[in-house]
Amino acid sequence: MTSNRTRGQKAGLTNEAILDGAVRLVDRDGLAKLSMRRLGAEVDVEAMTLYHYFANKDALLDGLVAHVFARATVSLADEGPWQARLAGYAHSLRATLLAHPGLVPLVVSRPAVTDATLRVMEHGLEVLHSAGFAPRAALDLVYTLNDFVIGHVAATAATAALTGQSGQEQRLNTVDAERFPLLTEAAGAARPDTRFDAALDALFRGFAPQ
Amino acid sequence: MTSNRTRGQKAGLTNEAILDGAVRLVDRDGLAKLSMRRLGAEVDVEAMTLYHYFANKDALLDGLVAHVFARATVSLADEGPWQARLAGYAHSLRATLLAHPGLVPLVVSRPAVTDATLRVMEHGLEVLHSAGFAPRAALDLVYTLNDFVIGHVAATAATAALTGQSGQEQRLNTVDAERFPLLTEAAGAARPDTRFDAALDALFRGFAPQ
DNA sequence: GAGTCTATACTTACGTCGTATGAATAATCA
DNA sequence: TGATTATTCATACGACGTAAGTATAGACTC
Repeated sequence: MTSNRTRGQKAGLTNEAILDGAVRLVDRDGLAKLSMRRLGAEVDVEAMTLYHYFANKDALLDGLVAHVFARATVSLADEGPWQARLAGYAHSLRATLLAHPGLVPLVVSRPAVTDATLRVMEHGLEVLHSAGFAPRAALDLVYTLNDFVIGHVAATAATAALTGQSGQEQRLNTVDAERFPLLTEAAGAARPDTRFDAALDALFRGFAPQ
Repeated sequence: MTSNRTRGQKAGLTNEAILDGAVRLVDRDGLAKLSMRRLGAEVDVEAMTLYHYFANKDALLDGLVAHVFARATVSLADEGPWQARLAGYAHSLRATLLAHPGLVPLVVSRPAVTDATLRVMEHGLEVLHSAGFAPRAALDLVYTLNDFVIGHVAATAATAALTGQSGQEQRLNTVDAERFPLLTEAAGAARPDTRFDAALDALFRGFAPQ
């Protein structure tokens, strides 16, 4: 099982390669199985070797969050109405996170204030500025949009992890129709796949200037 | 340090008492320090004794989430405009979660579909139903409201845990004004304590019928 | 009372974790 | 070449979750 590379010899290892391995491992086995030893095995190296690239496991996890965000880098479209541009950003953020549901608990518990996230926020503010938003309203919207996407993804990923299924709706189909009539009715009428967009639309409508 | 109670003797221990101890421990030392051994010490019992009350640590954590939600007198006011009633719910949910920031990572990664949460959702739907909302729009709003509060709290708790401070704004005050001019300007003009309410207002405006 | 049962609590032990420490080798540079 | 540095590995320690088994207190029978 162990590698037969000798000491000191380069494995061609990089931070990126390690983080890629971590993503693979988490996607396959879940966050709980992400140990230094297992990650070492994943990238064909002993556990302690990883400490040459990351100060400790926490730093590695921070790197992992940044790594995922960096991939997402997150396309704010260059033109179009501001609603569509922000919606595109929200969708790409959502897609990035849901592509690796196992990482969601990490992402939501670590404030990723990296250069990349700041750049995206600044870009979002530009979009809103040129659409006539006041600075404060613009920042409020950007924050709210982020918070909503984070919460939405967390809830989705959490229920998905538990049911092995994809929707939140599964749970609602089993509720007692007598005790929760409105819930039952609404669950029947709902199209959960459009809920994210409905929420975005409402948010934008509510935040629109004037 | 160890207790000198003898075997078999009752400690007057209950699930509730254990969960209370867990909340205390997490509030004091953080979620990472919540181990079965430490929790045992907190309630003056050996670690293995806890397994008489909870099947395993995961079950205990689930119980912990339910415990916190149960305390949360998350109640919707009985009268007033629907916006105010839902805002009250959002505020009480937020306050409950932020009262124990260490538990937030747990709460956001475990879907709490308990009887209590379903009841609150049903109640929210009633409020919206009598305000003229269609079933689907009502469910969309309830979900969106929950997701936003969760995300907001997660982001707040995460940054608070990292900085030891209370606001997200701390981070923004140190950004490079040349590279992020709008961010800097908006951070100066922002009143972060009103952001939550601003977001709620926008959400309600955007979701309002017609 | 004596004897039995069961809920409660503890002891010991195993495998896994993060990581401190230090040694070994390959790559690089003087 | 020889010295330095960058990488990798081996060993070890304390903390973790918990399986397995043991001991005691109180309650119930007769």
